[in-house]
Amino acid sequence: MDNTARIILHIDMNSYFASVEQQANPFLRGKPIGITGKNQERSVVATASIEAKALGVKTAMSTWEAKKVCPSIILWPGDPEKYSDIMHRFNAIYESFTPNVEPFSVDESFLDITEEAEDYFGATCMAQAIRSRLYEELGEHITASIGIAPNKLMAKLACETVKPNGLTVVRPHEILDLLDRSELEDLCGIGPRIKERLNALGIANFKQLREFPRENLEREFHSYGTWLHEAALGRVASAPLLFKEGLGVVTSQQEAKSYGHSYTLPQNTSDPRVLKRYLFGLADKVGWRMRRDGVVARRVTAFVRFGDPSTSLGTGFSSHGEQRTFQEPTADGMHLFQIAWKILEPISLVDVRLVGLSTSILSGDPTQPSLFKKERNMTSVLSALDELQHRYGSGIWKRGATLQTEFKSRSSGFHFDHEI
DNA sequence: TCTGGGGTCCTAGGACCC
DNA sequence: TCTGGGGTCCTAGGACCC
Repeated sequence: MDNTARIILHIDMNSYFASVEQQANPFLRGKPIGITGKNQERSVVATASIEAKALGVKTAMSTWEAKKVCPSIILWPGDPEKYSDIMHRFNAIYESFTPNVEPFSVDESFLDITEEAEDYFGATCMAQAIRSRLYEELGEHITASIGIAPNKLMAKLACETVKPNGLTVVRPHEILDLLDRSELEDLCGIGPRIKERLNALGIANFKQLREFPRENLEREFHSYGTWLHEAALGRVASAPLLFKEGLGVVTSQQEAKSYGHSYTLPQNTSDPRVLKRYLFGLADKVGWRMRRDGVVARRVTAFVRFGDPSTSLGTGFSSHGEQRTFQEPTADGMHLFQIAWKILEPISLVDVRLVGLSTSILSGDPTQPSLFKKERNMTSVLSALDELQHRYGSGIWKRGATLQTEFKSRSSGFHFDHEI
């Protein structure tokens, strides 16, 4: 199939996290709500309901600011596992229409319906049918916006113009018009920094971007300049960043390239014991997900964010992170923690706000039993705990060392406060 | 009293090997 | 004895997405 003749759907759930909670809880329906992280006082609004958006609440606004803008807002802690489960349900619905489904994020997917729809009229009918199925199977409060265009980038941009709960079609000859009605930063791939640098070159819209000499763009942005030039023409033949495969959708299951968790502490701390405890908890969560997926890692990155009110000057928190690469891959929370702590320990851990850990350079776990008896026993304990976690959900067990209790140093098995 | 938490990809310099 | 180039790995940092 010729790439220029494709028909791509981009489906984006409206105020997704908030809609899921409103569907599940009638009390929240019709009200301004904001889905947040765990420590609400130090969190941001991950998703605002349609009602909250109407009252001025924006995504990524701090909860403090959201309450100021909208005193009646109901802040509600998010449940990422639930949102991920429901994502699988709506992707299953899409797959009943076409096998060519590419999940893009927890609430967005691309569908290539070139074969199934035949033309844009057929595509519009299919989009309506998909929305009916979503309504039937997920409920009336979880709605979607749909953009239809000849490639993924333009389908996504088209979708942005009809939020919430809209449907729009952009045919090949309408692409330049769509771009010229859009702002630079509406395009997926142009963020605040790129926009700023384009503005500095005298480029304020897509018409100017299109007419700017390609070589000059490439001198400034390297390969990204090529992409910007193509994007301004409505083409994405060789996109370096988000649309690596160009125009078509990628149906093969994308394997994760990294696993990470981070946590903003309830209060800033300079106490290494507190940081160790949280870091160990994060390492266990990461390790569990890796073992669940049957992968091991050869790199660990550990990072902290500092509270530093005196140096931030309103421009953000400073942070520090380092990585270590090693030869023996692992998915054991204890190992991950030990490596991460070796990274963080030498740093001056004063007034720390957030601690985080991630793993990368992943490969399949050969699941060969260890030669060493002690390690082999530990593997079987981990397997048993993993089985518990799989059956009863994350959080069913925790290491004694991660609990804030005076007995922690006596908990058997893990001599946490001693040499590691 | 004030910014979460999960990811992806690209660039560039240094070390090291052939 | 001097010097070049290619390839890979490692680390740090920056930009983007939701």
